[in-house]
Amino acid sequence: MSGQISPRQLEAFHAVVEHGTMTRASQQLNISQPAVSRLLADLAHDLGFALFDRRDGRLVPTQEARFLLPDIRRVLDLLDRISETSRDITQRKAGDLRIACLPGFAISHLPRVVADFLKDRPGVTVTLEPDRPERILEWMVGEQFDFGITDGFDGHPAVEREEIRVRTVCIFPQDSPLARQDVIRPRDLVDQKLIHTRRDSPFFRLLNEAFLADGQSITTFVEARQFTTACEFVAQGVGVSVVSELDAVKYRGQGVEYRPFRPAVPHRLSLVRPIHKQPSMITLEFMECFAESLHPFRQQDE
Amino acid sequence: MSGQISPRQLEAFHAVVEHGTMTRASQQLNISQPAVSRLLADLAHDLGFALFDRRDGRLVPTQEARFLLPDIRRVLDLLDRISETSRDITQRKAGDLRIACLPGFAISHLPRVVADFLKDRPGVTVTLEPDRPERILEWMVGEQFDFGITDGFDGHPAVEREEIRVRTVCIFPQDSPLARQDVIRPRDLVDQKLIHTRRDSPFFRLLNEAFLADGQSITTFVEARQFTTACEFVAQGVGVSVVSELDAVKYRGQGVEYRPFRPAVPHRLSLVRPIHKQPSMITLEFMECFAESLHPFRQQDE
DNA sequence: GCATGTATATAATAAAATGTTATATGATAA
DNA sequence: TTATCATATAACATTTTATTATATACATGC
Repeated sequence: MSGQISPRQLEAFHAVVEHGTMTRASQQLNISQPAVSRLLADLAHDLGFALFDRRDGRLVPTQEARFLLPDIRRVLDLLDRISETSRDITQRKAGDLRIACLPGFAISHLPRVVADFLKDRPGVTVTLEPDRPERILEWMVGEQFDFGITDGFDGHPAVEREEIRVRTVCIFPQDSPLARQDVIRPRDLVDQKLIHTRRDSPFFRLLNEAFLADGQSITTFVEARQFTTACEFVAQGVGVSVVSELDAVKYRGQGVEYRPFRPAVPHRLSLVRPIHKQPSMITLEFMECFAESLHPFRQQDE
Repeated sequence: MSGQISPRQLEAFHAVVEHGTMTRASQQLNISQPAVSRLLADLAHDLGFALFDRRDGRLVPTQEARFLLPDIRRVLDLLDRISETSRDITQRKAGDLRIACLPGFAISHLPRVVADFLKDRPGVTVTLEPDRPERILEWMVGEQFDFGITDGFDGHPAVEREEIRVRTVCIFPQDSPLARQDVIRPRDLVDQKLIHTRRDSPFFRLLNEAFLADGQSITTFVEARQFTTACEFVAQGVGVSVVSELDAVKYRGQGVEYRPFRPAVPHRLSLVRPIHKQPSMITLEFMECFAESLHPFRQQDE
């Protein structure tokens, strides 16, 4: 005997309530009838009152037993659920995934990848937090997120990163004469109004170098923090820009066309995560999945 | 190892989460440290993923583990609650008690008894359903209530009853000259306006016999179904009545006075319950408690 | 580097819980 | 009555959970 009620006893009790006889309950539990008999005897002894009345052959729970029944059902349900979700976790079907990313990603590439990822993982919940790179770094260091997507990242001892260089392209209004060229170089843009990222951003520095290498210099027309903003401007016919191909494809067909830009000025994305935090299996899997999704846009080294 | 996660493992897991180390968890669980170590190892194996990361000495649950934690807490809480309420039940402190009674009882004697009964039984819940005797009988036969209080009951094979004969008294307005007498007999009421129960009620028949025995006959003035209604009429100075002393005491001091009535016409109450339904301990205890509460009002056999 | 204290893991084994089979008891229906 | 069904009991095997004793890992201070 236990002295403490055991869930096994509750399980047996519940089965008998459901089936009306110990014999049938034992069949359902896949154990012998005496085993059920003992479990119930022990439970009744531990609880201190009778659990069943006989009633023309069937076992009917006493009022006291019925009083406990709802709680007992809840316990058994919960135990079932725990095994079930744990199985889902091992099959990477459940978990919680906290992602911090640049605002541009939250509205373009990422949602599609996340949606795809969630499709066959019904138990997984995702938090998506778009913010500036500085905040993303903070969150990684503070281990408040599992995974981050940022750019212009120099490294940090508490952060593990994988750098991915994404192709960039020159975008321009659909009807621009630039559409007649196969590739676009800085010198093709001298008469164009150029929309570019902030002058203190790493990407601007790279772009500037590319212009200098071609004997040109950038004349600022509009400064936009995000590539998506630049795309919007271009869609309005305001000017041209050099942006990640990721963003460009989203706007193609919305009044925007694009061509490769030479020399290559890759957008240096960083996939980051807290280095001291043991990554959950879901996190690892998502990171792989996300890196995979960027593959078609990767800058091939030349 | 179990192959199936056991609540014992969950308990150990929870204790370690709370205390940060296995050693302290083992102390809290009052078992040895190796026992905890194995429970956790088995649980991790059964679940299929790591439960903890080491982090400068402390054990910090992995993200997967944290994901399960809320459900685990709920299970353990529920198990606790089951043992707790079962303890309350054995100490007659919890349960559900369904009482059907005559409407008069629901507003006079019974509430006080129930309130007293509930005072030191915090977990007990009571349903009180007042209705006519016919319905009360139905409910007993249908086993929809645990306990009933009725009158004029002839017995029924599915109903167990205990008959209690309650003293009746003659009530009259405070300022009535009847107050000068020690006992009141039918002949004292010839000039009074008499309020009595329905002519087809068993109590009316008894009362009528008493009047006949005294050489009088009843002249109807007001017919009231319930004693309490009769009391209200008397309180308004409308007339006099013969009612259960139980009701009379409630109205004494509200403009009503009473004296013993002779010959004795007891009010024949029946405490009933479904004969086939195993009474819960709470029911038995309440029945005893209620019968006890009627003791001071019992008609002594003469 | 080494000793030291603390925390966890492992091994051998004991105790308790949970299962088995075989069989007795008790109630019900033919 | 007999046959049948459901449950209880007894003797015993297996599994789980605990124990003690001991080894290992790891950070800390010297």
